[in-house]
Amino acid sequence: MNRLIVIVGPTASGKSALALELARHFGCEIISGDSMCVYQGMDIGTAKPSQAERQEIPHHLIDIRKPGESFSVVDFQQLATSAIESINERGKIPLLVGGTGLYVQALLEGYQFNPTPNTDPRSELDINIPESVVTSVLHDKLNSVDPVAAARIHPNDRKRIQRALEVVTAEHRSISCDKISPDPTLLFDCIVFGLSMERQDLYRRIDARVDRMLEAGLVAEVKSLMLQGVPADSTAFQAIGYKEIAACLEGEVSLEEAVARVKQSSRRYAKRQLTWFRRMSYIRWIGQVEGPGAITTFQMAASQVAEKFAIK
RNA sequence: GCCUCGGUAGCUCAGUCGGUAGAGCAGUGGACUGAAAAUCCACGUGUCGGCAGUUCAAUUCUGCCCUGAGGCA
Repeated sequence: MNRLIVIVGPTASGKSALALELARHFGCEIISGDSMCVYQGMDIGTAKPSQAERQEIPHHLIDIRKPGESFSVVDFQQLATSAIESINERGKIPLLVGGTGLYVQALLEGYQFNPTPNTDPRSELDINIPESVVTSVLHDKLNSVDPVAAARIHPNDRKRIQRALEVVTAEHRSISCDKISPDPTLLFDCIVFGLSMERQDLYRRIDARVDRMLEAGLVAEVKSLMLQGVPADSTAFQAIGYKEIAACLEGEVSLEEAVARVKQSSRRYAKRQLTWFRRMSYIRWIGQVEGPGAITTFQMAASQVAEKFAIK
């Protein structure tokens, strides 16, 4: 089985810094498990590792898409899997660092995705249906063709309803759902760390980091994406820090308001990430301990890695 | 010093013609199988500024006090 070290945690919890230290120490190559770091030209707002850091330690799955392009879990699964294999072949240990729960879990637990259907469920509906009831009509429709999925998906969750309908209409089978195994089998010989800290401290770090992003030129970065003609509805502009600043540049809100929204979105995102990671029972949670002589997160992680893989 | 308007949930406020109160935002918890930094769900007890009076009953009416904003001197 291929070896793998994994670091997860909420945004601004210090994943990248820990990853770099571990990579230096154990000679790892880093694989990004982050849905937004794949996009070129989005450096500041996604807090990508610097050029110098990427020069020093090889990083994978960063800057592999143009901002207007699409990217998905399945792309990630394939690319990350092959990166893990090739790094192991070279005798090094890959280090996956990421905050995108779906990506990490799908990779580690080997989610089986259905083939991509190409239908738009909405196109099969009567065009005269008012927008306000489309979601419930779609849910009713799903209920008639796949009651199990319909029962599991909330009637308001349009995105998931559409996805389930796509799968069922294209394949005549229910969207896969063999999940929630309390103790899933992992596809790698891996050790998974989760970074934790007091919520207050985390929120303070988030706010401070957003301020630093502004100083580093986030507004100019967003402006440049807009000038490149990246569509407002593209995945790139779903990113926190980008959609809010874009709204400011469009004159919809003040910069002050936009910055406040970026901070708030980041805090909520961090909370959702924590909810996701909490259910991954195989995560070993580590956090900074205060006080003199306290061991650092790096020391904690490094000793566990050394033990796990019998290396130094 | 006098006058006016305020003081109710972390914040902004609503409300109770007297029967101990509720919205938005914030926050918290949860879900998650091809956009996931997305999408969706659930959760509201707080000396109703303080003390006293009237009353069966006061956050609501009355008086005094504290406090904020504005106005007049």
